[in-house]
Amino acid sequence: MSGVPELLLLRLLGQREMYGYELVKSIKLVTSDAISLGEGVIYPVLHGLERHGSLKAKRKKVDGRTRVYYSLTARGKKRLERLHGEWRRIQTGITAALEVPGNA
Amino acid sequence: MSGVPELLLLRLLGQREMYGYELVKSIKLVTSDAISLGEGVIYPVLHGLERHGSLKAKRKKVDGRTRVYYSLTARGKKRLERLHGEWRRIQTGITAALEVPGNA
DNA sequence: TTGATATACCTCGAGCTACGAGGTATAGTA
DNA sequence: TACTATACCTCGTAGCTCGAGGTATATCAA
Repeated sequence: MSGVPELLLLRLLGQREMYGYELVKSIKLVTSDAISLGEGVIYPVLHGLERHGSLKAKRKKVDGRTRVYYSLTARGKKRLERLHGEWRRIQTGITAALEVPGNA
Repeated sequence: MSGVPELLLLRLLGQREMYGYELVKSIKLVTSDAISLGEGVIYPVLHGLERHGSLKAKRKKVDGRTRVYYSLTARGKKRLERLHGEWRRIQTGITAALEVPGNA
């Protein structure tokens, strides 16, 4: 049913490369605080996606701190499209169920 | 993040009382096959909601088979509203994240 | 200098959901 | 007789999610 964190990460990284800590803040921002995923969620998912070949990582040194920038691979793009479609399907289904006659 | 099965069950039972097996078929129907929850999901959730006081059960004998009809309690109505609101929040957040400029 | 806050990475373990597989029993139909 | 549909149920696993905790550097205030 889930896989929302993965979808959001792939989506954001489909726009531009970003690093983990940035993604954590970004998700809160774009969703207007509706969705808040901690580092304990983000990093493992990021690593999984990289292992799976959906992301590629690149280490950069900035101001003495190391950042790991991620970007989408071709495989990641495909995965994003698949998950996006799946989300639309589920979302449509639930909306339909929620909007049947019944009460308000 | 989830709780979708619970939401759907509460929603359907908010319209009229139904029994487990019927709910399984109903969910596939209302969501146009987008969401298909097996009995292994439905029954445990139903039992949990009853234990929690959100549903009340009533056994009926029909054609020699026993059906357990469930209906919403006041507590269940409140829970439905809460979950419904939560779903809207999440759904809005994800939609926003998915529709930022970026690519198509 | 010390301490707090922000940045930036990470892992572990527990909790919960969700699911398929399997089990029982009756009724109807081929 | 056997298969399908109805109707209930439970169990174990697998997966996701999450909070808590751990390391390290930079910055700013007390």
